[in-house]
Parts: sequence; structure tokens; C-alpha cells
Amino acid sequence: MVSIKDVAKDAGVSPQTVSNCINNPSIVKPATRKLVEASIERLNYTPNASARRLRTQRSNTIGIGIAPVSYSQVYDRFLHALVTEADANGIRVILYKTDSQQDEIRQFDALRARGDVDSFVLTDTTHDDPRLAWLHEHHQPFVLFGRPWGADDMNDPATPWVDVDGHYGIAEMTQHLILHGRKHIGFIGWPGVSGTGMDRYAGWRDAMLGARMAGPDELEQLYEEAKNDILSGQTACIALLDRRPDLDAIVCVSDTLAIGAATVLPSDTDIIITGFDDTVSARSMGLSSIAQPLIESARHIVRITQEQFVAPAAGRAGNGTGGATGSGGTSVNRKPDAIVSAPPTDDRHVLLKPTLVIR
Amino acid sequence: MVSIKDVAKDAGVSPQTVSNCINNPSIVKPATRKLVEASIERLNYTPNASARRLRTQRSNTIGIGIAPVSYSQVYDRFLHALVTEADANGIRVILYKTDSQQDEIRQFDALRARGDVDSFVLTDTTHDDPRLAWLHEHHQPFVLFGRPWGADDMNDPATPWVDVDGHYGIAEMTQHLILHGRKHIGFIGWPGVSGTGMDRYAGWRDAMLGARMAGPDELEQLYEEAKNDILSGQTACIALLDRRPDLDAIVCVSDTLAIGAATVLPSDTDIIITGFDDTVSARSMGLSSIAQPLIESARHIVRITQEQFVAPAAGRAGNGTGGATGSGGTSVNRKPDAIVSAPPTDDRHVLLKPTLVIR
DNA sequence: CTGTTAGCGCATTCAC
DNA sequence: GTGAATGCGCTAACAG
Repeated sequence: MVSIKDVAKDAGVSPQTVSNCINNPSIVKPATRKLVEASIERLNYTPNASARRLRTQRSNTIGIGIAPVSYSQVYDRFLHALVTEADANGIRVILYKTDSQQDEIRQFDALRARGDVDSFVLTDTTHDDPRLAWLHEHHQPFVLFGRPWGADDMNDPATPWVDVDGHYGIAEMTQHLILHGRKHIGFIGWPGVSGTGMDRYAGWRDAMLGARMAGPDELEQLYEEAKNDILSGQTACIALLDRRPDLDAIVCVSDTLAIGAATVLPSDTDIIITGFDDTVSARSMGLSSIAQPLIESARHIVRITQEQFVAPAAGRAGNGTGGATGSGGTSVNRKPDAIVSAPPTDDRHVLLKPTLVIR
Repeated sequence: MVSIKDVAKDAGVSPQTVSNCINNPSIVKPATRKLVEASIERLNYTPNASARRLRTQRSNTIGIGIAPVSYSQVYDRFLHALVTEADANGIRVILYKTDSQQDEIRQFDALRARGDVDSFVLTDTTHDDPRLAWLHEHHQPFVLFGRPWGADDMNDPATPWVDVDGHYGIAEMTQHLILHGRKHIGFIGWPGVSGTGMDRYAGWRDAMLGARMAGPDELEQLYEEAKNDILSGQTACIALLDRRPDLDAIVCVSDTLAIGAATVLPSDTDIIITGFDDTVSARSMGLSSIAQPLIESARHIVRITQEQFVAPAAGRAGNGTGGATGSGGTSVNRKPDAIVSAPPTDDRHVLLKPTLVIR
């Protein structure tokens, strides 16, 4: 392994100057800098991460959990987006298992104690989530992907989150259908009190009521619940059509349910089925769907993570001289205000708009 | 952060003794050991990973890639299994992006140079895979999940792999159907020369020929190709039934295709559809499927990874005193011979048997 | 602007 | 069996 000393020797400078070239290039004379950079290139030098971490007491690593069975169809795409954005900022992503919320807390504790991570990304937050309590208690930085439904601290700066506006997405889709002449639009949603599910349901409800396509009493007829699997989608669709044979469109809370619904439609039907998440399956079936801005979400998550260290609780941080992206990495000059496309726009709570994919 | 010195002070011993208690407990007197362990417990001490890595020049970390779009429906389950097995052995898992094979090589290079990773886990190996060439050239340890199809080094100890026997799984499923009276069994496979796809196809073919359920000439009629999405599964199923209305079962190379096939069957049909991977969707649809032993796969991958460092190219290593699993972690005393359930049984090439899930 | 000194936390020599 | 040194590779203080 080639170390900073080798580079120093090769360039005829001190190790310190090499370090400066990497971490604080502006303070070193351009001439010597060129020299050093040439040596770095020639020797193919890369700073040792462990040594740097030991010295700086920062891991430049974020941890994210993986459950035994995936939360959703988009989780792997989200992981890819997160890793991509992290990589562009010189940050690594460590994976840990989450067999349960308690298990996840144990992982927090271990990773934290070993100094393996700076911050965590949590998904699937629940009411009174014990993980949040633990993280707060231990002053452990984190960012939620998904809002802390049911928690009081939705706007607490100490509970940063990034989420996609399901209400908006479903409402837009419903309005799109209305605009294209659909008059009787059903909805297949998830049972229970999942915040995400209720939010999406409300999108359909509000769009329907807003366009006066149904009275409050009629909504119930147009609504069916289903567990998130294909068979349940089929069953729900059949039940819905049985009750309301006049339906000309069904908005589904997920692509999985949409596929279930679509596969039990009579072959000569005109009924439109729509889903959520724009999965490969929906695409192949020609179903309209709603795409989450995963890359943008990941970008905000990484940004917030970074900011937690430069400015523990305040607003934006100047781009300053602190950037330590040794190699690669796109520019970090971002204008969050231009990215955040919906209210809550304080920079620790970001609600992003999904986009309709009409097929 | 509590360090080894704090523990030493608390226990009234030298830092060295504390280190020994952790890494080489046998050489320290039981009495003092108890003392130290009590202090460790009391102070909730955990060794700093970066410091240890810097000292030992081992990261105890394996890297695994995540593609923009998932290789398969089981990838996240595999990730969970891998993380679980790694965790049980005191190993962490780092995630990196793989937008292409070339991109993955860049990641190898970066992670390796920074000392972030000891070993890599690769999936989706292709013919003349440039990643393998790079890894070999740089003497970078790795393990494949999936065989190196088309490569000459299938049995090369320097190219360790763990895979699931698709041929066996599909053949077993086909035989199961035959045993239960099915006489005309079709197959929907993937197009192209994917090693995995051809292996599974061969399983069906060999089972059919072996049971004399079809002559070599008839096989072609019973076979249809489809891209791995639901619509293609539907189309293929229709084409197959159109050509051979007498079919009473269709074996599919994946659950996705099986779901496509199942959703276009007439409602009064008796035709059995089977899939591969035992996904939630297949389960919900009541389809028989073939489950990969992901945990066992992950276990072997982790084991091989470990062995690459204790015994670079030879056989088994004694359990010795080298184990450095500070916390948690189940026993590492395994008998691979009892686990490996199919030939290639040299311990660097493991072919595992999947299990039928009959519904 | 550059070089020297020191130490992050740990594990591996060696003395004792 | 235990304690005292040394250095892994790097960067944050200083001194020049």
C-alpha cells in the first residue's frame, strides 16, 4: 500500500504538504501542488480510510437497514440512489440488518460504539417509534426516509426527514383521470392506519370531492382495502366491480395491487387501472403509475446528513473550505430551494413531488 | 468515546491486558480477565473499528454491489441474509453502486485503495467477465454468488463461488408434476444465453426426457421464451396454450413469468403453473415455486471470505485462536461437509440445492 | 507557504 | 502472565 509518505518522498515535499493538497488545496502554492498531484497520480495514491477516520473521528459513512422482507418494491432502487449520491460526496454506505425495531436499535448501538457510522437512514417509521427515542436519547444523527407519522415532532429540527408526497401524487393521478373523462373512479388502498396508506387514500378522496365526482357518502362504495399482494388486488378489484359495475377507472395505492386489479379485468374492458411506484411490472403491463423521485430523495438525505456535522442545528453552511472529497464526486454546490418542490421547505424537512407516468 | 485506556484504568491493569482479553483471552489469567470483562461491561466499551483496522490492516468488511435496477426479486432478501451472516461473524457489509461492469471495477479500485474492504461479493457474472480479470490481476479476494458461466475457471480455486442448483430445482419440480399425473408439461424460459437460464431450462428438458414424457423433437413445441416481466409471461403462456391446448402444467423459469402465465389462464382451468424464487407474489397467488437457500448461500460466502485470509489458497483452517469476534456472533464451528448438499464439494465451490415449495 | 511534532485507538513486538 | 514501548496512516497544531 502506498502511503502519504511515499508520495511526499516522490514529490520531494513533506507528508504534511501532501495532506494539505488533498484536504486544503487552497493553502498550498500552485507549483508544489501540481508537483504533488503528479506524484499522487503516478503512484496511484489513495488516502487510507481507516487512518483518516481514526484521526478525524468521523467515519464519513452512513448506515441503512435491510429488512428480512423488503418494505417495498422500490427499496433496492432507493438503495442504489442513496449509494450513488453518497458516493458523489465521498461517503460510504454500510448495510445492517433490521429484523425488528429492537434489533435495529442494537445495530445502532454497535455501529455507533465502534465508530463505524456517522449517521443513520431510517425507513418505515411507526407511531411512537422506539428507534427515534433511542436516537434522540443518544444524540445520534439520523435522517428519516418517510415522515414520522403520528409523531409530534414532524417539524422538529432534531427529526429530519425526506419524503415523497403521496397525497399529491394520487390526487394528480385522479385529476388526470377526471380530466380525461373518467367519471366513476374507485380506489384500492391498504388496510390499517399506515401513514403512507392514509395519505395516499386522502389524495384520491380529496381529488374526488374537490371535483365533485362523488359525495362523501358515495366514497365508501368506491373504496376497497387489500393487503399488498397480487391476489388481494384481484379480489378487491372484483369486489369493487361487483358493487359498482359502472366504474371506469381504479386508482391503486401500489403497483402490486394495480397488477392484481388489471389481471382480473375482462379482456374487452375500458377500465383504467393505475398504480404507484412505477415498477418494472407496471411498465410491462402498460399501467400508468406514479414515480417517486428517489435520486432527489437520496440527494437530500445525504445533504442533511452532511449538514448535521458542519452545522449541528442551524441552517445552511457555506461551501467554505471544508469539503474533503478526495477523488471523484460531482460538485456539491446545490441550491436546495430549487430542488425542494413542496412545502415544508425548511431544509431539514423535505417533501418531494412524485411524477405521473401515463401509459 | 470510551477507549481501551479507560477500561485499563478502571480495571487497574495496563491497556495491553485489556487488548489481550479481547483478542486473545486464553493467555490472560482468569481472575484478571473477569476483572477486565466487568469493566468492559460497566463502561460499555467497544473497540474502535478504525483503530483496529489501521493496526491490523484488515477491514473485516465485505463489499457488495447494488445495480440501478435489481438483478432479481430476491436480491434484497439475499442482502439481508448476507448481512445477517456477516454480522454473526463480526463482519460489516458495505454497499457500492454498479451501474455497469466498468463502473463496478472503478468501485473495486476505490474501495480497495482506501482499505475499506477485504473482499467483494459479485453477482451476475457474465462470459469473459472483465471484473474477474481485474480482481485476479490485482489479487483482490472475492466470492461469486452464482457460477462463472462460460469461464474456464469454474473449478479454479482462485475463483470461489457459491450457487444454487437451478437445474436440480427445475428438474425436481418437473418430476414432482409428473409424479402427480401431469403428462404435458411446458416450459417458459428466458431468451439468450444466460447461464442461469440455460441451466434451469436443462433441468426441465432432462426431467422430461428422463421420464420419457416427450421426445427430443417435441420439446421445442413445449417451450416458449419470454423476457422477465409479467406481460411477457402472459404472452408466452397464451402462445404455448395456443400451440399445445393439451398442456396440463407449465414450469416457469421465474415467479414473474409464472404470475404472467397464471393470470391468463381460463378461470376453470386445471393447469398448474410453477415459478422460481418463492416470492411474496407467487405465494399470494398460490403458485408452487422453488426456494433458494439464501441464508446457507450467505453463510458459505462469508465462510469462504474468512478463509481467504487465514489460508490464502489451501484447504480448511483450524478454528485456532484467531477468531476476533468481539461481541455477539454465533459459534463459528461449522461442518461445511454437512452443509454442502451437492457436488462440487471442494470448499471453495459450493452448489446448494433449492427446495420445492408446493402449493 | 512548508516542515516538524504529536496523537487518534489499537495490537504486536519485546522485557519483566 | 503482565506492563512498557513502537507504529499502522493520517491530520491538526504549531514552528520555521
